[in-house]
Amino acid sequence: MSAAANKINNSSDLFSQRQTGVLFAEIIIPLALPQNYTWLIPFHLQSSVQTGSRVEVQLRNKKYAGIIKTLHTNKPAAFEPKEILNVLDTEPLVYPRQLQLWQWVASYYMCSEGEVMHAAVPSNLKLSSESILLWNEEHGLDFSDLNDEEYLVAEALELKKELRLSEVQQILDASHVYPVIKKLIDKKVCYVWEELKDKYKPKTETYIALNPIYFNEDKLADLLNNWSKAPKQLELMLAYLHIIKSEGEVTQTALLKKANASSAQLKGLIDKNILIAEKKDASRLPMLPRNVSVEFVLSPAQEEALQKIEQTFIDKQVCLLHGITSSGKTQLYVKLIEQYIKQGRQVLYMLPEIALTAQIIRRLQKHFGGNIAIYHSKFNPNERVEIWNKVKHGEVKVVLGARSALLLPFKDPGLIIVDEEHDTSYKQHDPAPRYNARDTAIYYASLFKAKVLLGSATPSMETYHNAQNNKYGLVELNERFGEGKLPDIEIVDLKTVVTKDKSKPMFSLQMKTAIEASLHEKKQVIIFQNRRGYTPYMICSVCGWIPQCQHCDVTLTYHKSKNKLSCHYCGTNYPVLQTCAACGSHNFIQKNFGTEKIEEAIVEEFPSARVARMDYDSVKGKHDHDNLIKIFEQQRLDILVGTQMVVKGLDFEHVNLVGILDADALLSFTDFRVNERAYQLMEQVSGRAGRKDDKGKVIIQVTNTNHPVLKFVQAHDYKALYDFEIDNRKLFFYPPFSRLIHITFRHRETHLAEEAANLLVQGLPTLHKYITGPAEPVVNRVRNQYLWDVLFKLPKDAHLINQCKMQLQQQVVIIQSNKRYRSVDIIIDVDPV
DNA sequence: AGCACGCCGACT
DNA sequence: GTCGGCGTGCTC
Repeated sequence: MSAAANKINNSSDLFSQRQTGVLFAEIIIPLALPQNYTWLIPFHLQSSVQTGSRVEVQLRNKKYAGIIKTLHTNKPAAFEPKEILNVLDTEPLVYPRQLQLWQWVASYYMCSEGEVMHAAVPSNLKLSSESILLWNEEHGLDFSDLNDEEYLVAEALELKKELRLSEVQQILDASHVYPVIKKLIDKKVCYVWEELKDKYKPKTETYIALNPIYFNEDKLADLLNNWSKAPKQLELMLAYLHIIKSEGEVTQTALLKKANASSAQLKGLIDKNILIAEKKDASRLPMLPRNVSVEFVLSPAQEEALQKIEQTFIDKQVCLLHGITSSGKTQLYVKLIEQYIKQGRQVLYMLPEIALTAQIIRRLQKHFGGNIAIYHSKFNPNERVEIWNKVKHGEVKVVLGARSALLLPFKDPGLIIVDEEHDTSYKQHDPAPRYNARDTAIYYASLFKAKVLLGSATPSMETYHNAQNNKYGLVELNERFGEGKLPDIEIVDLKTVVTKDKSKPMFSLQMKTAIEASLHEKKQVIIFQNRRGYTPYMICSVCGWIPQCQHCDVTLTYHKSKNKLSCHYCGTNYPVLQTCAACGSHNFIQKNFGTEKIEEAIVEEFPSARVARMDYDSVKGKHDHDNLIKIFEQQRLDILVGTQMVVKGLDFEHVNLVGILDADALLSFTDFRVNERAYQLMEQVSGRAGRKDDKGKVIIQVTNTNHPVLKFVQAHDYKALYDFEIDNRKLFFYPPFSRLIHITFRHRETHLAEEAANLLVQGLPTLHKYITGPAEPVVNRVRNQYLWDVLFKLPKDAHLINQCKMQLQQQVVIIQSNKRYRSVDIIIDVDPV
């Protein structure tokens, strides 16, 4: 939509109203307000307002930069709108499509549009006001009625005429600033002024240019040949000429560095008017040439997949690319992105985690140079504003980013790639908007008639379901790129392994032999165990009592390094128990094993191997994870023991063995989500084994050897898993697939939060109530004892619940409660769009 | 988000 | 008696 059309939606009507001076705006304020509020546009600002522009408004006694959602002429009946104070933008900050997206996200994920705005707009563009105290000249110099503290502030005010809040805090040592200010206002010593501040500061850089009179070559040669002055200045001149030739422009920093000179020496030349210094706005984003070069050749399998995707996009909006690990999905993406750039459209490439963007960007910059930018929430605010503007103006063609990149003001996106679409990090949990970026991307794309490519080696069930039912296209890529083959998967029956104390064995003979073989070949090994800590649970040998968390009813895990019992659900630590709380005996047995214990056992069993552990406990620091991966990549480690964390990050070249020590912990017959997750984990971990010349091997140790999911993993057969799950769900009258949204009720009293949640559930149509078994322990208690007895028998109540009911035509899937946070979450199952 | 209001326990 | 904690409600 053009700016002009955007400005006046209903032109003749609005135009005449502008003449008579009655124009209103519905404005989005970046707060969690119950709805958008309406302000009056005063006559003198009417020619400059546009939907999507920021305006300065006052709410209560603070000023905010809000965004105009709509302009209209309907005077609100219930209240007298205030006037907007100012228009902050000459061109809109977002396009109407973004406003449409915000509205959808707000209604779909039950939050305010302001909260969506808050998540979308870089903080530097949101500006909120700072209070400034102004000296009241009429008060005079009589301070006799003031106490000591008030006197101090009043004196400073009289002197400086105005004070910032932060300055007052310095005068009064922070703790009780507000009461003093309030008194001063009451006594009419000062009054308060709110000032909106624009926090975005363009970065300036000094550029050096040659005085135009030396553009003539003779004159320049003359100047240089007859150089009798300082040799350093000559060096500077030569450096200048060198840089201008190779780069086209010269910054002061680059010049000084090249000539190894000081700014004083440069100033000499500037004073002589040979060189000219000039300050210009500079971009914080590194400038790269903006050409596109995609020269590699796809394998026949990739080529076929690419063509299938293109065909799918002819009549379908969304396509799932189900490609096994190392099948070269990224290369396909690159080819597709190239096509869309050539059409002049933008592309968004989403990854589930910020850490992954840094690894992929290098590969993409090779092909797309300055057309591509990274964006995620950890960027500093000024950089975010710059990318925001470049995306808005279409200067940036490709954005690589985490979920927040979806909220950028794209002008004309043609393609959104959601890589690793099954990854649950796409779902934002806290704070609002609790959106799933994958699902939101599908809606967003529909606004632009853009295409969505979902890529994964282990798709989520709901995406696969949509592909099976022809809602999405499905393209499969079953070949590893190059010479690589999928690893063989061997399943070892743990029942055949005998141990002295009848506890679960850690390593079977097969596992030990394979590890030795890998070490011998100088290859690397990954050992996977989905349990951190030392001992997953302690049990009293006399009465069978198991220590549990006071808050969560969850079994406590023993951590040897901390020498603490720890709850993995809420994180509380407890001292190690010596005495059984039930029978008073002192004999505890340690059951099972976690990563900590495995690491210890490996050091003992393979003393020559270099071992490290990667789990939540060992990689606490910001860069620990990256460092560990780097060390492992460089083969400075032989064996890596880890939890599911080892699936993240890029490929390891030299791993040829993956061991899954206790697959039983992953498998279930009744809980669908668990099986889906188990398949994903095992498939992804397996994918780490083997590369080009080396097929690689996976050993899965398990007691429950006839669990169907194991067979599917062994055959790398995702379709079989899907069919199995579909049948399973029919058996339990569970809806085939769900997309989840999250509502949290919090209250000091847990039961009140639960009641609120229950009332909401009750408001939903009976046919759509489905409650299933999630993994969280407390849920089982809630589900079994509370839910069925109480939930559906509560007395009806409340217009609030009805309001929610109107908003939701959705289905309840899980109710979980958590004592520690005294909250109840309802996760609601919806089928969007 | 802020900020005012009101309720309840702790204390000069 | 009041000070200050927190829960609740309201903002165009």
